[in-house]
Amino acid sequence: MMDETQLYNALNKYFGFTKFRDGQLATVKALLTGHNTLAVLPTGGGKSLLYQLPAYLLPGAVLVVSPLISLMQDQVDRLHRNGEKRVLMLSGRGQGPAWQLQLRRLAGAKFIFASPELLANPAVIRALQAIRLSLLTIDEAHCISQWGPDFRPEYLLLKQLRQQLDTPLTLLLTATATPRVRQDILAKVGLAANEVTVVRRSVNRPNLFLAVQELANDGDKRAALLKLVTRLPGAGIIYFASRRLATDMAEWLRENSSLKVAAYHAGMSPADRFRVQQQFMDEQLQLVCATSAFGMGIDKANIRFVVHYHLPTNLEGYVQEIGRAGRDGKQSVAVMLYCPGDEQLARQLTQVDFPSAERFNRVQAGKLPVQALGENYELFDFYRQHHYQYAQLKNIFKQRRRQADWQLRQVQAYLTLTTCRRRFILDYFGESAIEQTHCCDIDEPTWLTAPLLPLRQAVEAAPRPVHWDKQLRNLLNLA
DNA sequence: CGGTGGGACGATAGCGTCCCACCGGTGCTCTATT
Repeated sequence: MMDETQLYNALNKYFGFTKFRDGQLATVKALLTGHNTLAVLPTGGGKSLLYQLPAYLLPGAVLVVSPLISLMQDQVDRLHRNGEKRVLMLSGRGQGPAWQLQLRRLAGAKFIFASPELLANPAVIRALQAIRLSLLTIDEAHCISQWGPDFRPEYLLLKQLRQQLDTPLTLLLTATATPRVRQDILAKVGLAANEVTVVRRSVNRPNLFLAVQELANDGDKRAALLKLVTRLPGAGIIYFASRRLATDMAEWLRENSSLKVAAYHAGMSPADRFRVQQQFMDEQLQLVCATSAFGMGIDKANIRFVVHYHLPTNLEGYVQEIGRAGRDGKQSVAVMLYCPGDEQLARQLTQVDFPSAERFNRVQAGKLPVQALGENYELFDFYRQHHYQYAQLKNIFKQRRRQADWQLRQVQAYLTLTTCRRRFILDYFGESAIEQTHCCDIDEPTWLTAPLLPLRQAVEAAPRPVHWDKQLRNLLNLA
């Protein structure tokens, strides 16, 4: 085992840093002494170093499992920029002969990136069995617990994969996980609690002010949103639970303010999505009206506020979404807008995934086609292919329904709190309360009128709205 | 799942009832042919 001095030397040699950030040293030490590790560390805390430094100090390759191609691409680019050439990204875009070539190149790779879906491919598994693997890293590990059972079932095969790869040393990375989710991640990877070292830092973001505004109806909610985004300075994200509304509201905000606004959701072309993300990063856009598709991998330091126009379906997701504000450590705000009836949409979204027992029985009896199980019948097919019986399946779906229901009730409880919101969230994540200033609207109800943040108008020289038609008419000398 | 909006129909003038279609988020894959 190397001592700390050697670790600092390695840190300097491979990354040019002289200090570890909070949680990094503990994680790397645990791994290098052969302990499987679950690292729950805030985003922006330098998570890639947690597998990259061990990769350089261990003999074999590191396999990184990632939920999004864009995240993998990002990591690959960074490694390349750092001068590392032994990087291989296995992705479905390789075709025919290129595939075989990629698999043959595995032996020369230090860093291998792949999606869970690809890692379910027998040819890929065989190729991985043939090389020396020193570390299995699962990035955004909460996806195993949440996306896996919901719509990406191949996540549930990672447990099997780990066995097939002869149980390599394993690193699980995530930014937010409740005690329940942490337990579930381990169970789904097939690790017992005593086989894992947990390195965990608080999810609390002291510079993030928490607020809820209850409005009587949708018109009032729009007005409240407009007031918020024209007052709060800097860049912001507004989350919606529907693509159509995200698009419509982006247009409405453009018409009713001088702000630069764009929509973002998974129904847009990859090119448009990329462009919006880039423009937001480059300060060419002030607001993004987005669905939950926007966020993972967005590493913009100076987002000043996150507004939820609709309820999130659970607080895990909420904390991740608001955690995108204030990465630079400066005062930022998270506001949830609510009007009666809003919980309907959230409830519907969670329930489509998990058909009721009654519906299930009708499908089983052949009275309804498999497709009647919803958009999600692919999930159903997956379970069937993996020899699950109807009874087991019904049970899995029933449990997930109950869990989703409970999670939404916690969101509703958060909305209607009369006690500190931060305390509620920290309690949800299994942490104890923290006393701090600029905490939430319960302690500081005047936050918007006695502003917590400088007003947008005071910060930005208000750009005049451009009326192209008028300018054009002037130019052409038309009346 | 469960709510909403529109069209058809019926019975007898201004409208009630029923039914059906539609909607609502997150992403991977290498499927085939022109």
